[in-house]
Amino acid sequence: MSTETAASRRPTYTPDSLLEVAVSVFNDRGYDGTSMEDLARAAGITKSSIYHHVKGKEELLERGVNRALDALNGSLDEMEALPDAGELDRVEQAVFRAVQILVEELPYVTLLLRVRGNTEAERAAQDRRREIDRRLAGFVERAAAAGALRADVDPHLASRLVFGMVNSVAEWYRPQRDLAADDVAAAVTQLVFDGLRRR
Amino acid sequence: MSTETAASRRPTYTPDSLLEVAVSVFNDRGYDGTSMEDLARAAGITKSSIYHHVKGKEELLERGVNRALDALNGSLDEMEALPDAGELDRVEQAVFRAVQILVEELPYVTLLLRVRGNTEAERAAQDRRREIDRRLAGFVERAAAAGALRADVDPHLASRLVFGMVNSVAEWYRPQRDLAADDVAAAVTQLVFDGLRRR
DNA sequence: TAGAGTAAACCGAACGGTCGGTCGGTTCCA
DNA sequence: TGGAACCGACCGACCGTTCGGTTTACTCTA
Repeated sequence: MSTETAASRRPTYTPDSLLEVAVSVFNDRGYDGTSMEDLARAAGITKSSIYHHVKGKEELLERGVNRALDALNGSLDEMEALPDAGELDRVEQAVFRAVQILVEELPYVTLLLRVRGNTEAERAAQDRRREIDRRLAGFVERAAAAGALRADVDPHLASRLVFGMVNSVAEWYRPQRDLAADDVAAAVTQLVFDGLRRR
Repeated sequence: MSTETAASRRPTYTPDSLLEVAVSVFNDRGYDGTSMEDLARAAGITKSSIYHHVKGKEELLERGVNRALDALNGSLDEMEALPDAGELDRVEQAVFRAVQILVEELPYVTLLLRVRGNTEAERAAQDRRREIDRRLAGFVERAAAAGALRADVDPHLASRLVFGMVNSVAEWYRPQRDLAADDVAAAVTQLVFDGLRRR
């Protein structure tokens, strides 16, 4: 809007377009396994040019994970605005939306899910992620308290397992090759609520 | 058995006991994020002493992931020896056993699940893992072909999701703090086959 | 419209530091 | 006394980052 000139013909980098390249390489080789030289090669510019756009390697990680965290938090806000009546509906919505966002923001969520706690930025991301997990677990617990879920599985454990399944989609999903996001989201939701067994 | 002397009083390292320390640090900081100095500090010996026990950093990774792969392959062999009649039983067994092994060999399986493809050893591990995933998917497909599973979810997708849930246990399970392995395995199996919904 | 001026985008070379790994020993115990 | 276990010093390579400078695209002015 401001930095890029009117003609969009020029293939120059903005912090955001560089981020896209960087996150892709991070997901390929792992953050620690990626050198600035790797990033430069993938972007088609030199190592030093990267520093014209961002402060350093860690800023790229921070921007990447925050994009995922913001998207996830946003959808949780919507979910909490839902009427208090349908506690089971809310969990179903949460599962479905979680898959949708994971697919929509696949590279960024993938990066987030793999963060270790080696630097301050990574620990901050882990903290924000834990808060999200806590809010999701809250939905499951409220549904359990309302008697909408089976009683023989601990809600906290169930929440971990369900969103573990959701997050595992990031390990294999490829936009072109695989089903549409909503089809995967539907399959996950069906499996989570009604199981694999034939009825 | 052979390398360690009779008196077990001496806290000297064998390749295996060193591996245990190394894998723990790998899981903490990530393989690429772990320096030999980190390993030395955690083991209480110097960097150079590590090379008395193993050839290098990559051998530690290789030994670690192979321990997990061998355990998983072993249980798959048992599973394939089961009678051809109970196709649904076989899948149920596979899920249950997968959780058991994941917990039994937690650090090694965790390491395996996080392997990227940066070196030859890592790519070899990924190949062996993919073969395991293929065998597991085969069980699910056979059960689906036998009409034991719901027909509205693709068996291949179902397999990915189910074992995605299984593997996600490695992200949070801590032996002391959490339920016994069999209890987690039972919860996963129940969720996978009968779902979260109250009946 | 030629040309001066400007700022973004980019580059090559080099920095101090850390990496995985090697080497020539010393210690310790059977 | 011999070998297993270990150590301190060191190596070349590579790491993330910095620096001084060049190129490029565009605007302003005479």
